[in-house]
Amino acid sequence: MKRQITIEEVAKHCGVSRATVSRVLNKEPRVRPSTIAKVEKAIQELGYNPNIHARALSGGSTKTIAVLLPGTWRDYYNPLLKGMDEVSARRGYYLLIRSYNYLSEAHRILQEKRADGFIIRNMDQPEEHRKLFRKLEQQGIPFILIGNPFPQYPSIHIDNVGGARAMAHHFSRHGFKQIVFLAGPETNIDSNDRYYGFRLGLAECGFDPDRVRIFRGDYSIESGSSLMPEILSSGKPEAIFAANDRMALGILQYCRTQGIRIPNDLALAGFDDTFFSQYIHPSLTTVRQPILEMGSLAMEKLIQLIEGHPLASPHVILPAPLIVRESCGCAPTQN
Amino acid sequence: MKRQITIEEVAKHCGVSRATVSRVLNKEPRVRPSTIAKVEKAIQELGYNPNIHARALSGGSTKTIAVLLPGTWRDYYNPLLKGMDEVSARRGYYLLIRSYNYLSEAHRILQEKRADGFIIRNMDQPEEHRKLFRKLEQQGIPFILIGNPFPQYPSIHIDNVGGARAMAHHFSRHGFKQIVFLAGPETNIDSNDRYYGFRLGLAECGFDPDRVRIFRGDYSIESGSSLMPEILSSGKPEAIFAANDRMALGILQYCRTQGIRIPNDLALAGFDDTFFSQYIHPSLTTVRQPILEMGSLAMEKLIQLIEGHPLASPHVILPAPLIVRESCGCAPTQN
DNA sequence: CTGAAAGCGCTTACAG
DNA sequence: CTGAAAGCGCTTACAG
Repeated sequence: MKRQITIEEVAKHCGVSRATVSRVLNKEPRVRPSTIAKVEKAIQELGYNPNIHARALSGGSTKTIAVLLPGTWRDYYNPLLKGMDEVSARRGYYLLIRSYNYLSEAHRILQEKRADGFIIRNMDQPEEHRKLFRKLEQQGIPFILIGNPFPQYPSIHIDNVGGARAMAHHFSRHGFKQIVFLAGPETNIDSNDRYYGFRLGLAECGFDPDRVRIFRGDYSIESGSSLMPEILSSGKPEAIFAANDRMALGILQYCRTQGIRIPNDLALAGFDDTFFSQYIHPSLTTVRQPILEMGSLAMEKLIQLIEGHPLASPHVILPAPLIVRESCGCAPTQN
Repeated sequence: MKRQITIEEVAKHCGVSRATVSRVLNKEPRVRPSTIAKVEKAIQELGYNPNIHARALSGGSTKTIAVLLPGTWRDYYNPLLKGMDEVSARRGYYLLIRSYNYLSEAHRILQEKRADGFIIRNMDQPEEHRKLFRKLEQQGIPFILIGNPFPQYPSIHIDNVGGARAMAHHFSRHGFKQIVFLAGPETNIDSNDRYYGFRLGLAECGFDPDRVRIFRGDYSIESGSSLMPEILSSGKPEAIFAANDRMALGILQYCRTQGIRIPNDLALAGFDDTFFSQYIHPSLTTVRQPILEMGSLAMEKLIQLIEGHPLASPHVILPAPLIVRESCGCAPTQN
């Protein structure tokens, strides 16, 4: 068990006090340049790194960001974490992640003083979340929401309405009349926004949105497949817009087993542009969520808050572009 | 900024000393049961959580595990992290993850005393890794490797040889004679082990392994597609075994554009059983990596080490079962 | 611009 | 079985 190099040794090594080393470490303004140089040299030579716990205990920062990801691990956590990892590493922060039991764990992380700030992918249980947010606010710990925005707290989300609206315009150019919207869970704000945007876009093109038939899945691949008999028996649709790519994939699977050709017999579109969407056959027309960018932006905004700079615009809405591929009946294109 | 409840207040609340509260907290043996009850009641009532930094600074544990994931974020990090998250949460540990610049960051995490132990997904750069391992060893910080094993350090990996061997047996049952193995990067131990196991299995079935033609990709989807012209022009194969599913997917994409029907004109198999493998068409025959289990096992073993219990078997090899689907020419089956 | 000293909230020998 | 006290390695008023 090798002993750690401490601030004391650095101080001795270059003939200053611990206080001065600490000031250099924290880039405080009132230190003489020559002293800074001396101290930095000693830090280099000794290979010193401050003990994070001593720093945190005496009122300094932990240089740790807690990331809370609800429920099941989803595919998109991957690019989301990648974005956060890169930005945090470059800014000298570490990532503490938790998914399992994330709400109660959040309280513990807070009490144990483990993080300088939180990034929270919030979904259901708005009341439980609100409690947490209030507590964070009281303790002066900054946080950023990803997903469902609360008007009073900073957030990053995507333009669900705009993306679905663009899909409606695209459907309209195809001239589809018999249209089905396959929604996600009833309480899911994303799904509701997509439905809203879809209707909006259709109306703009002179199509009565009430003619869209709506069915409700649960975002799973399974629910896409299993709802198909019901959807088909309600009248043959020309086109289905699923509120996410997974359900669209389920539909595709079902159609394959039934000999229904996509896009010839039925046009199909999803939402998300998940990893697999460009690789399935036919490739899926969808709306892209810029997940990685959400991750890096959330991290950047949070660090900005932690370091004392207020946000110019507390709510960032990222564009969600339409990605046209084969499943809607358009010609195959590259990516 | 609400003040934190400290051990002092808990001690006062139930009329004992800080030392005693600390002992209850750390489940030390020599405390009277009635005292334990009293202290625990106080902890409950006050909603006390120990300040992790004070604990760590005074020689206690950080209850944090550092997870190092090399290079690019891969699909399988998702189930891997899920497994780690669940186990660590249940055992009261937190996860510090880092991918970007993970080797130098590892040294910093160590110096800053951020973690009680490390889980390292090691791949290339064995010498750089060895340095890190030695340093960890010197400081008495336990760690577990996932992937390439070093004989002297505990590790979790999968039975690449056995999985590929089972695939060879399956190919042999199909009676394939013109066989191609599409390898991964030259330095990749997984790929080499799979090649070794494949040859072994073929030999066991009386097929001369030297008749297998080998090509080398880089594990990317792209490399699967782009190598196909070369593979095909070298003599028409009956079956291709790709060292991972992504390259198999690339092959599939290429064949689709060229009108080569899988499995009718060409049989195909991969390795990994990634998320998409069961959903592409035809569904992919492959070997499953039990990733989630690797994550949870690694975490369990590491916590065991941290808490002072030596491992009975330092090297765990998880089985990698053959998953037969459509792409090899077998009848479609459920998952 | 710099130093001496108090203090952050725990754990852990040392006594008893 | 329990307590008084030292100490972990930093930061931060307070002086100068």
